[in-house]
Amino acid sequence: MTETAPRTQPRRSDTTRAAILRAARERFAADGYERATIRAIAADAKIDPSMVMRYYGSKEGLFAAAAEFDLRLPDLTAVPAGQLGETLVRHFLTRWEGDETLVALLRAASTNPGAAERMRGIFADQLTAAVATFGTDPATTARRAGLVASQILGLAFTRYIVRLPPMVDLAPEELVSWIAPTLQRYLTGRVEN
Amino acid sequence: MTETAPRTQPRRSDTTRAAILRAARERFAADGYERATIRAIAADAKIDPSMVMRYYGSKEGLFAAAAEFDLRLPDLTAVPAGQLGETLVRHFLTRWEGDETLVALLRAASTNPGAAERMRGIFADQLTAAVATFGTDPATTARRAGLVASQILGLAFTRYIVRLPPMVDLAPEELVSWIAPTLQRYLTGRVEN
DNA sequence: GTCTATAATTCGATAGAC
DNA sequence: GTCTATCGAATTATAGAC
Repeated sequence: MTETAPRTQPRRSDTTRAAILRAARERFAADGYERATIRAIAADAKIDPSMVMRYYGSKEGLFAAAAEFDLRLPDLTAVPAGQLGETLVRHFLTRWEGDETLVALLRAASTNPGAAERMRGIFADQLTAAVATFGTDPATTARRAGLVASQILGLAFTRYIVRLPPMVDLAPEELVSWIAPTLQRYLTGRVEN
Repeated sequence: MTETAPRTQPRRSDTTRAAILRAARERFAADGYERATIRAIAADAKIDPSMVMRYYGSKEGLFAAAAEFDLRLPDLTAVPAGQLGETLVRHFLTRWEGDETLVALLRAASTNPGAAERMRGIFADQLTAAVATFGTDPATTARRAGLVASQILGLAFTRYIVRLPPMVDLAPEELVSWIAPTLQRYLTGRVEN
């Protein structure tokens, strides 16, 4: 009975796996890596804790699967040179207002070395690659991407983790108009020194 | 034998308490709140774990004592208006390059509600108060302070927690020249919208 | 595939001798 | 003030029945 034909009905286990990942992302985002327990995640997903181990091997394995993240950066070569900063801030705000995976990653990166490593990879690879697409001096690409990451992650940290009142209260478009010029300068400004 | 005269010799307990706080700051900074155990802190301080409980009551109490933090912001009224951003970045960099308390607070704030509350207090009180000293519209003071905090904490997060290579490699004065204009605009730029 | 039962640690906190 | 001994709770992870 080894069925090789494509399957039309999803396996039960597929929906179970999806429910686990959903609950895991929620818990990791809300509580961080240590406080988010497999038991609590399983309870949220209405399944037995041992199923989590069966499907994902360990807590680390579960986190690795739940924290898969693609920034989905737009093609910056199609953006007018003067609107790069604005485009990026708006993209990030909409990207993570509706997806708590980045918040989960952000919280976990503070205490979990694996999560920090993944965060480094995401920004070093995806963001640096996007910055490299338009004509800046290759020697400064990594530095510019790092500076952009510092403001973008600082925005996320103060708005979603620490929840500084002024940063929580600002409307998305107000944040865009304040922060876009910062990114614009990091991306296209002249190198100092 | 209730001695009320001022004491010239410090109590033994004073040096013990200081050793505990030192070790606690190190562990909280390196591991975050959950992973830093009372047992490990006591071992670092070369004392018995029960002494930590005796002196600080609980792990929360120990953290509260270890994470006492003063930004020691300079008097901004004595700074030329055009050098506010530069002064602030340089101050923060030197302030926390030699004191791991802020890193401890930063890591703990991600998962510990009490630490997040303390971080809110520090930036809402100390930084907002400093921003209020020079003549900006009081209606925008909190917002400007929040934006400054977002870039300052983003710098700390990427440099000391996530350790993004480009942010780690930049020399302090290079960071100053890149980030100072950002803070300068948040502090003195016109309100958009 | 799903669950029960439990092993093996580890932690914060307490009681009490000295 | 300092230490030993330990409690009680919580965790990840495993073994195995159904």
